[in-house]
Amino acid sequence: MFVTPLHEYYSFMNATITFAVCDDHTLFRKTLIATLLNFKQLSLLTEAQNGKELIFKISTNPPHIIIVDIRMPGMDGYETITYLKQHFPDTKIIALSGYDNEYAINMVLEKGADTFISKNDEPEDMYLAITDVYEKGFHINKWVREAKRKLKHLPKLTLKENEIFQFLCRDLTYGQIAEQLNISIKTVDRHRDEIFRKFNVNSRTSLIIFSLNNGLTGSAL
Amino acid sequence: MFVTPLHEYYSFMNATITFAVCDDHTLFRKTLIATLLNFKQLSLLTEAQNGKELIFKISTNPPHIIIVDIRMPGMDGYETITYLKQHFPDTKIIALSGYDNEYAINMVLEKGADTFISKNDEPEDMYLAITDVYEKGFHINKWVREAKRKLKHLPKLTLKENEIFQFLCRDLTYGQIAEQLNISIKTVDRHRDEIFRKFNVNSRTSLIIFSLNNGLTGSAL
DNA sequence: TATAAAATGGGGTAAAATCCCCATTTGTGT
DNA sequence: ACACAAATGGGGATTTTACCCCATTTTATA
Repeated sequence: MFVTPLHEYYSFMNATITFAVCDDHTLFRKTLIATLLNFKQLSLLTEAQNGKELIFKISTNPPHIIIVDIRMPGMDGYETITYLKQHFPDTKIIALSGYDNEYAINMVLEKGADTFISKNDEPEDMYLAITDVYEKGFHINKWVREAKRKLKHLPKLTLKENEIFQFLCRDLTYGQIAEQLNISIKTVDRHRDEIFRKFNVNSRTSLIIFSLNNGLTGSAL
Repeated sequence: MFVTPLHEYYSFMNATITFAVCDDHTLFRKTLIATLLNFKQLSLLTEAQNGKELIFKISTNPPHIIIVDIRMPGMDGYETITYLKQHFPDTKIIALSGYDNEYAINMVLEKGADTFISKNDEPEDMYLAITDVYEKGFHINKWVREAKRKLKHLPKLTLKENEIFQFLCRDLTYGQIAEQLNISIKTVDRHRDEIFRKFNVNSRTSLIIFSLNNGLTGSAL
């Protein structure tokens, strides 16, 4: 009688997991990679400074896992993850950020990240996320659990509100925003009112502070 | 005739350099430390998440070198460096930040940092800064050179302007700022006018964006 | 197709911000 | 005593923001 050898059932246990790291901070990226490579199971395929560079480098040979920072100049994490999920549905994505609040985490999960790791986590947490996502296809940690729990209480911006929110975080008057979007100032004002209500702020100043401190815009303004 | 052995002249070459790392992002801090410890000459004395924790930990036994991140919750890099220079004048300080612009770099150098390393630099750059600062007492790199070159062209805020600038970056009306400082709204407005001129902005919105993007406030607002 | 949610925008008001003008006082250094 | 920067603040104007009211049209979706 023929018995399938154990190592075929559990082949992933000894398999090499290939990964890529996308983060603009070289010092962080290189030290993270060096640490991860101490785990013999892991193999670095690519590193990149932003989304554009990453997509170009992995196009012909995507890795199993991609670690993507949210805040990057040029193409930020939100855009990058959206693109990756559409063009490389089999590649697992670990979103990484120093902004570990429910807003940012929910946003990346919505864009298609398979899990989230904070820059406040331990290196072992990152390793666990990698192996977990590779072996099981998902990884639930405190961040993901908390974000999902709070999801129903979180304000949800409509499409137009989100568009105007981005403009509100830049240096434009309502008149200029209205001009850009070819709508009335009154409409901009009406949406602004709703955005203020949802984020519980009462001045543009505090909206911008809130946005920048919570990583709601992946790139600098 | 007695000849002093070379190793006494160059004793620092084999000496152990003790260092501390102060950065709130655990993942970055630990991977950086792991990388630095690969340089056998270096020895970790302490790690901390913010200025307060650092000062407490090194009080009885300061290291040769302290690497301090600018942006930290609680006691930020600016405050920490100011304190360290006053209480541990012999300890060399390497300021570290993701904000590698002339404003932030000049600010930390003014507070007393002995050199500056960007999170966009290579790990080797950090190693070079450490050995340089230890052996020569200073370290000139492209950041420090550029910052000094641009120094004369940079706007310089007066004491009061700087105080009001901090308030402008928070969620307060001019009336509230005036109340806090026990001065007239008109005075606040007058200083604001000068601050706008110096930083070349024309709205509070762009002032806040400018400040947050350039790391001019070491802690979140 | 009924219904709800989203997007549009007009009217009006009060507060806040922006930008000038100007003068006086206070402090620092020569 | 003099010069000069820094800090103070009044007067006055326009623009922008903030916050209500209201109604219509468009879009999604059950």
